[in-house]
This record gives sequence, C-alpha cells and structure tokens, in this order.
Amino acid sequence: MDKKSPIKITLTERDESVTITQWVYQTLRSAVMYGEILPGRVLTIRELAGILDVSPMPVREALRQLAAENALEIQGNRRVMVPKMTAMKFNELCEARIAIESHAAARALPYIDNDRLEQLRSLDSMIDQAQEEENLDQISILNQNFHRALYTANPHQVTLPLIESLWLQLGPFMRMATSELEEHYLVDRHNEAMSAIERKDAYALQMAIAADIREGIAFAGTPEMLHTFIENSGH
Amino acid sequence: MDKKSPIKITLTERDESVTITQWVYQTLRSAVMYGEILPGRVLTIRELAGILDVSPMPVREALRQLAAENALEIQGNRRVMVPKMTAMKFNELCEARIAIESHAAARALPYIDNDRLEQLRSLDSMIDQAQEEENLDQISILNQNFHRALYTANPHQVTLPLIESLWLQLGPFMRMATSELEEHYLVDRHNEAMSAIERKDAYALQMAIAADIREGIAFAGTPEMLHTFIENSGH
DNA sequence: CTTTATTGTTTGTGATCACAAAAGCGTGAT
DNA sequence: ATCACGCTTTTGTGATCACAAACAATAAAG
Repeated sequence: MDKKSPIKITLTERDESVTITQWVYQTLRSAVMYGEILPGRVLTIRELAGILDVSPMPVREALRQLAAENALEIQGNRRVMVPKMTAMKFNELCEARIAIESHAAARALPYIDNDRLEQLRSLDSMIDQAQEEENLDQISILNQNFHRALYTANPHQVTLPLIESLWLQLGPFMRMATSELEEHYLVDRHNEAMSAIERKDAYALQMAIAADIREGIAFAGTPEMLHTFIENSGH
Repeated sequence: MDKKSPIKITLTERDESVTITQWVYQTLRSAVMYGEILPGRVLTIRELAGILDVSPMPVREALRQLAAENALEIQGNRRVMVPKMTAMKFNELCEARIAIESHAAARALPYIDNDRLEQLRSLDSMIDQAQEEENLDQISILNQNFHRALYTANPHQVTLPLIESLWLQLGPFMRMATSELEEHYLVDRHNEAMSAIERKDAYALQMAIAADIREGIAFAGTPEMLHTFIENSGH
C-alpha cells in the first residue's frame, strides 16, 4: 500500500506505430501538464511502470526526457518529482513567457500567409465558441493551439521548444487554480491579435500577446488564490 | 573501418562521485559545444559506447537528454545527429539569445549585491586578460561564465536552461568560424555592462548585453564566412 | 548500365538481471 | 518523547540479451 497519494493518470490507447517510450512520454507529459500528479510527489520508475503496465526501461527514458525539459526535477538523491512552485518563480515564468512569446510572435508575423491566417481565424472562432460553452479544458487546449499556430508560421522558428517548456512548468498550477474557479471573467485578446496580424502591426501584436498571457494568468486566479495553491502543493 | 569520419572526442577523467550517465552527458555535451562532432554526422549508441569505453546504456540516456535540450536531433528513422544549420536558423538563434538574455539580465539586476558585483568584476578583468593573450577558448568560456553569473543573480531565475539550450545550438558554429579567424576585432562590451549594473540602469544593461551578443556573432565571422561553414557542414 | 529483389548486417528498442546506494523502520538508549 | 543505530526493503544505475526494423551490399533482371 502506498503511503503517498495514489497517482491517477489518464491513459490513452497506444498507437502501434509509436514506440513505448514515446507513448509513456506523452502520457506522463499530459499528466504533469494537467496537474494529475501533485507537485512534490516523488515518482519512482517501478511504480510508474506498474501503473502504465510497461517495463521500467521506457519509463526511465521518458522521465529523463521530461526532466531535461524542466517538467520534472531530479534531486540530488536521484529521485524524480514534479517541481514545487513559489509565487516568485511563478511570476518569473509568466514574465519569461511574455518576453519570449511576444518575440516569437513578432518574428512570425512576416511569414503569415493566407492559409495561416485562415487557420488562425478558425482557431479564434473555436475559442469564442468554447468560451460560450464555458468549456475550460477546451479553451486551454485551443488557446495553446492558437499560440503554436502563430509562432510556427516562421519556418526558421527556434523558440517553440523553449516556450513549450515554460507551458509545461506553468501547466499544473494554471490547472489547479482554474479548476476551482466558478466565476471567471475573460476578455478575448485573440481578436486584438487577429486585428494586429491583419494590419501587419508587430508592436500591436506583441501587446496583444502580452495581454493575452497576463489575462490568462488572471483568469487562472487572483494572486491570493494562486498563493493558496502554491503553498498547499508542498504537503 | 568507419565510412564516416572518425569521431575524436576530448575525454576527461571521470570523477567517482558522478554517475557514468552524467559523465557521458557532459563529455558529449562538450563535444557538441566545441564542434568536435560535425553537424550532420550520424551518431550510433554502440559506436559512442565503444569510444567512451562504457556500456550502451549510459549513452542512450545521455543522447536522449541532449536531444531534449535541442543539442542533438532525433530523425524519423530514430537516428541521432548533430543538427545542421542554415543561415536563417542561425539568425533566429541569435535574435532569440538577444531577446531572452536581455530579459534575464534586466530581471537579475535588482538582485545584484556586492558579492555578485565583485564576482562579475573579477570575470570582467579575466576576460580582458584573456583578450590580451588572444586565448580564444578561454575568452569563450569566461564570456559564458560572465553571462551565467549575471543571470543567476536572480534567485528565482527560470530562463537559464533555455539560454543554455541556445548556446548549445550555436556552439558548434561559433567555434567553427572562430577557429579559422586570424584577425579578430573585439570591442569589450562587458565594461559597458558593468557600468550599467553599477548605475542600476536596466535599459543600458539590456543594450550592452544585446551589443555583446551581436558582436560575439560578428566576432565569430562575417556573414559570408559563416555561410561557408554552414553550407559545408552538410557534407 | 540502371533498376529491382534479396540477403546479411547494423542499429534502436525494450526486457531482465545484478548491485550499491538510499530510504524506511523498528529497537533501544538518553 | 527524541535521537541514534542496525536491519530490511526499495530504488536508481548499469550491463546484457533478444528481437524487429532500418540499412548496406550483392545479385538478378530489364
């Protein structure tokens, strides 16, 4: 019997064309991203291997990869855990997102063609729809897709892996906060971003992206709420 | 007999307190960073295990970690190689460095105390000395240490892993270019940075960092030279 | 001479095992 | 109660093996 809280991981069917390591990686990545594993929780290779019903080997490789992406943390004792959060670190992650993503957006702008514009418009309207339905999970996923679609317009783009690393680190806490929020209040900044893109106005786009990120944080909860989750995540 | 060019990797004595995987990781990381492995070169687990005289297992883990840090690239065929470079990608990496590092510098500035200032001054003077001796390797290492010491003044810093990833991706090409340069012409921007730090002038510091990075690139070679190396790295 | 089939080899993936270090745990002393 | 010590169990690390997919090279056919 585990003394620690039992881990409940959402399992998906494994595609035969994908290696076991890749499947384990994606599964654990989602689990971390969606806060299914509490920060501070110690992960052992054998335990995860048992839960996922695979041998320890693919788990080892997936854990090392996630640690390299800063999604997990390897302590001096060689134990792996989901990193704990502090209010200051949370703030640093948000500011880093703004700095890097507004840069990536500006660098992508000149490459946005009609196809890409159409794709962004489509995502934008899907987000509007998800907001009416108040489907928080869907909003979160579509929002990521929107940002990704924007940045990857730049064919020589090199920052997306770095951005995804930041998303991974923020993920658990965004989720923990939003899941407790009944009333949420969200101004859609994507419309502003779309307008800036159509006008090819790099500065306005950067402002819209920055505002979107900031309000995504505010959407996640007030600083006090966040503080509560962060403090409680330790024990 | 290998059909591909033989790999010559600088080996260091392995500290007993360090795991084999960590030692392999650091060894391969240095080899990539210093351009000892040519971009495009396919790396196999067993070959590296033979060169480093370890079993394939630690090599597997080190390769996966380096790939997660974008130092290596895993192709669809599951083969691992040092990523090839293009002029556009090189430019994107430089611009990403400027955006992220100037951000990190500004965020670190309020935390710089006397001890840190002294450390930075010491590194600054060591760089001056290395420049007089025209010791390119030493300059490069000290320059990295200077940047690291600056950014890590912020105790809640989260961007250093991202910055190091960019350094790793640029490393081979900086090296390849500098090694061919006889005449080099370098204005020391660290003095400007030091001055900005002492005045607690965030904007000036960002400008100095940006200039330092840009001139580090220029120092690496003219765009034409770089182009030569990039094109030749394919075959 | 070029192209396609086929065979032999190399390589990554994944499973299993051995071992030393770390963690947990009960016992006893202060 | 609290801490220290010795014992048992758990855990990460690393080595070795089996296997299927990818690759390379040769042979056959156009």
